[in-house]
Amino acid sequence: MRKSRSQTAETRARIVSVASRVLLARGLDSVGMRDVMEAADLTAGGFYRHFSSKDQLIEEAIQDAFDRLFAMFQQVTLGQSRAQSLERIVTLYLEQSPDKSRDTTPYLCPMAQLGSELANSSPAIRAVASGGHKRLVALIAGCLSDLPGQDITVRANAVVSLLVGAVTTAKFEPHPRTASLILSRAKQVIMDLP
Amino acid sequence: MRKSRSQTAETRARIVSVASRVLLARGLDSVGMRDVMEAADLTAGGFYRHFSSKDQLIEEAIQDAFDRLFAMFQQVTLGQSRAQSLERIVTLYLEQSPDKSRDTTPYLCPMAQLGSELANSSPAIRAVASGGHKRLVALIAGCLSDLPGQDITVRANAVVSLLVGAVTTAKFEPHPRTASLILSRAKQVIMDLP
DNA sequence: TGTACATCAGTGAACGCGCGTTCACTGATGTAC
DNA sequence: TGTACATCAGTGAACGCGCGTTCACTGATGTAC
Repeated sequence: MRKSRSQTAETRARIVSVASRVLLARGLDSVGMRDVMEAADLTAGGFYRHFSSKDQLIEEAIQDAFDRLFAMFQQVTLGQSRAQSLERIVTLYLEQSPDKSRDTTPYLCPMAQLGSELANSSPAIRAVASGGHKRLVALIAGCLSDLPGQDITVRANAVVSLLVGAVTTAKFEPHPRTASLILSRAKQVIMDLP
Repeated sequence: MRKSRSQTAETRARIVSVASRVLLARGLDSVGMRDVMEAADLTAGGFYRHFSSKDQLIEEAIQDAFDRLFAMFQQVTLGQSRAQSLERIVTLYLEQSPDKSRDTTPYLCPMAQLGSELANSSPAIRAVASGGHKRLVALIAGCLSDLPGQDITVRANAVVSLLVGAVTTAKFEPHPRTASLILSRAKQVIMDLP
């Protein structure tokens, strides 16, 4: 049953990629190793040939999700002005939505999807989340114009909080119309910021 | 062992109150029935004399947390102007912080503390969360001034998202200085909103 | 008001279940000569 | 280059554990006469 080096690497990457989608869409505690491995067309036992624990997988899955998120941002802002970039990033961020049945979800932000679960996780996981947060603040800051008396970092920080909070609250809202109002109002206020 | 009517009612209320603090501070999945009952000086089996399931307890615990949160807001805004009320509500909200060792936490917002876990919960739980969200938006809206061309509801919605997002992201941030910067920047932007 | 009985709040052991993880095993891949 | 052996990716059953929930039991409280 032994696989070649390249197949082994491909399998490992596939587990991380699948885990990233499933864990973000359904939550860290609700998803078991068997779920992840099955979704990657493997059986439970094989997991520990690649990772030392579930926590290590979560760590890499979250990093992977951030990387996919920022790749989307880069793709969508290529050759755009700062104002246009901000508008596209905000729109894309607010459109993230997990597909719980199939694993089709292209991108999800760990902060918005896992929010509260991150705070109760291991230091390594929190460090990855913190890194992603910092990266998003920096990306947003680069899109803001330099106004006198208006610190860019302060506004960038608030924009990220607003984005995370809007997606978080829209996610539990039972009424779809209300949920999408939360998102559109967040966008409206961000685009009107001084 | 049977208890009097009033003692029974007191026990039930104590379970909800204790559960509200423990569940919000440590997360819905991380806290077991034994944890809750032990914290209420009871043993596991007695739980089902008062509630039909863990989900029902969670539902009431979240409602209780919202009620405590709004009681704090009312207390702190008594006789204040709208602008002063907004400042106090925002400050109080951003200062919420779970005490994971003891159950001393006076108030915690379910949206910020449980965020992502709410989305994967039962419809009844999501309905309670949605009600709390609506209530907070209305409270904030009442503190905003009526500017031309600036819809109050839009701004109130964004303020709530900003508050929830700021507390959510500050919670997983490993570096305390960074965490408190996230909170103070959120406050700064809210108070400067048009 | 006093007595006899039914009720039921709370106990603590037990149940079944799914979890993360381990392990003996298989057989294709990698390595050494 | 061909052969013999060691390695190890992946399987699937099994492990121990803690979970939510159930249950027989106890004894004080509530009810009926």
